[in-house]
Amino acid sequence: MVGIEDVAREVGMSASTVSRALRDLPLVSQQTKQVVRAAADRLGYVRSAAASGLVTGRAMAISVVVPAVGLWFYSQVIEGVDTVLRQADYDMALVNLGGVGVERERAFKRSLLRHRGDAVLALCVDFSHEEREELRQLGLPVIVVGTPVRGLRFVGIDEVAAGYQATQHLIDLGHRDILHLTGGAEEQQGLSSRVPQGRLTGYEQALRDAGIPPDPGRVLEGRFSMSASRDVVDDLVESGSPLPTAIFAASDEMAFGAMLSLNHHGLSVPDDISVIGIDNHVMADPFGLTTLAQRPFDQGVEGARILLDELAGRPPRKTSLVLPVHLIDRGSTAPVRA
Amino acid sequence: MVGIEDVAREVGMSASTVSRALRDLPLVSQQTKQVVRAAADRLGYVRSAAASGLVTGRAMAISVVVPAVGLWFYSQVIEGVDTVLRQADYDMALVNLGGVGVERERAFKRSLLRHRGDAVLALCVDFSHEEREELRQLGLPVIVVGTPVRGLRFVGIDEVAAGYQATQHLIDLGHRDILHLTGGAEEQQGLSSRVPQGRLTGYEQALRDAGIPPDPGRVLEGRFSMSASRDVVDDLVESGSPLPTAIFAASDEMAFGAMLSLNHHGLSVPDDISVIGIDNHVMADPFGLTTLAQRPFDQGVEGARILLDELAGRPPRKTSLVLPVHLIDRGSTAPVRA
DNA sequence: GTGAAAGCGCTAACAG
DNA sequence: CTGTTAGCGCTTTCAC
Repeated sequence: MVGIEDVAREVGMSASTVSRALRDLPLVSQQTKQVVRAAADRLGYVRSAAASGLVTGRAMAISVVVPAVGLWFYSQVIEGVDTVLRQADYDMALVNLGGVGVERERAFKRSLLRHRGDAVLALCVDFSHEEREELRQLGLPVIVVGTPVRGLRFVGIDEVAAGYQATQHLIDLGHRDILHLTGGAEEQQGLSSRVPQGRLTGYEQALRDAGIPPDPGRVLEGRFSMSASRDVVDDLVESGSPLPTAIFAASDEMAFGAMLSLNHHGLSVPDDISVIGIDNHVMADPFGLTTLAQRPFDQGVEGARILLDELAGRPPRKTSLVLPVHLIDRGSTAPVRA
Repeated sequence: MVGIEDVAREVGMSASTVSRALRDLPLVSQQTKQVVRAAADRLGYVRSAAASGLVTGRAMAISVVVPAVGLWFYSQVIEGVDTVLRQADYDMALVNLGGVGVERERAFKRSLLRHRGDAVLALCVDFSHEEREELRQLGLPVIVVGTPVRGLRFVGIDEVAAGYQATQHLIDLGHRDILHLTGGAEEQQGLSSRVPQGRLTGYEQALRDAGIPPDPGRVLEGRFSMSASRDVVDDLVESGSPLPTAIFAASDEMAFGAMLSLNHHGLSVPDDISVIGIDNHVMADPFGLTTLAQRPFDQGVEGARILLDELAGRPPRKTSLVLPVHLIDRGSTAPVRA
């Protein structure tokens, strides 16, 4: 292992100077910096994160806590976070929560409390009271991306407004019998249930504002999953009961499931039934799905920026950041048939 | 911050004893261990990764290098890796490569060379000669998951055999005009091109073995993307030229794109055209796609185990690990029509 | 079984 | 502008 002393010896200077030169601090002559950097490169010197972290008290990394990396939304946020971190030369410690229970607890303590990161960016995680308290004690800046969490700042969209707008789009097209595919059972995975709840609330409000009494029977659980959604729509269609003229899915993946089911049963989208989702998933385009687009990548970018700003000593942002959504019409919705 | 000294003071013992007790080393009485642990919990003590890492020389973390987290395959591998790491109480440093060029270089140096992890698990990354050399110098155990890389151990499937088997399945059903959707242009992203190449090779061999001369015109680039695949199949269908009776897509996502295109043009799968993919993507089930299933989760598990074994001082595995694939028939392939 | 002392590789405060 | 001196929080000899 080549340490800072080796570099210092190579250039005939002290370790402090090398340290300063390598970090591009002022108070060091340009020439020295060049010489030092050249020597460091030549010797293949790399600063030990442990050693510098120990003395500075900064890990130069951010802990990103995810319920599961496999979901599209999360991976997008991570990409956004990564972009910002890379620019700032920060690393990323990924903490996969993996459900509730003992495992979750261990995962939580693992990286977070071990000071693997100087700040925490949590994705749609609903921290328990205890966890929140531990975080507070650690004094790490925390931000939640994707869902409001009581007592913590967040970056995300206005879920209620999104649900409202999507539903309103269908109402504007003349639909009055609108099925809603919701999430549900999120708490069981330690996820926040406020996302599906918000979208559902928006859906109901839009209906009421249009003079349409919400029908609980028109709300089905798609569990944020494509297969589950396909299954519930399958059941509905096969039951022979009257079908809605439109479906508002709380996520694109659920909308895909619905579309597959409808197609499979020979029903045309949007001629027979209109479908709208929320997200603008990569596959929304090939599916031709009309959706209320949000940008998880940007949410990750903003969340990371807020954290880094705070770490850089700039005045911390106290409020949450609500990002806009916009409708992308890809033709899966149409005026209701006469 | 509560340090080891605080715990020591609390129990009236030395820091050394506390350190030993907390790590469950022998040479410490059971009673002491219990007392120490209780005190540590009470005070909310957590070991500083930086400090212990500095002295032991181990980061107690693994660096996972991915080209991009957003792809289904990668996220699955990461989940698998995470499971193993969690059990071993290791953390994960995620290194997103993000294309080629300067950015990639920086990302590479960032965590890897900074000793953020004690070993490196790389996903489908084709390291440059230089990078490989730097890794070697660092002396970190390295393993590649998902693709063979010259000079490094890997965990994955036999790509050629998989391509062969998928194609053979179609041949067995009587198909002779089989289109192949391949990847391509991976090098540009710093990805390995050996995955699509291997599958293509297997495809061609199967054809030849069946006495069917491979037709280069029957190989289209789907770029491992659903939309790109939909587009090329759209073009093919709309060109009016004779259609194949079957499609073998080198990934499920490409197969989805093909299915959407065919459906969109009123062609039935499998009545008009059979489709088979490789992966067993989460959406293969709702799509009803027949596929050659691989288990990226298991690949992650195995890769992580190999690394941890080596770190634990067990004899390192020198050879690559080739995992099996198996056919899952969901009805998207059928005998060719007379 | 347990404690005292030394030091991991680096940075920060203070001299010069 | 550069060097010297301490020490970050922990683990690890080496004593006892």
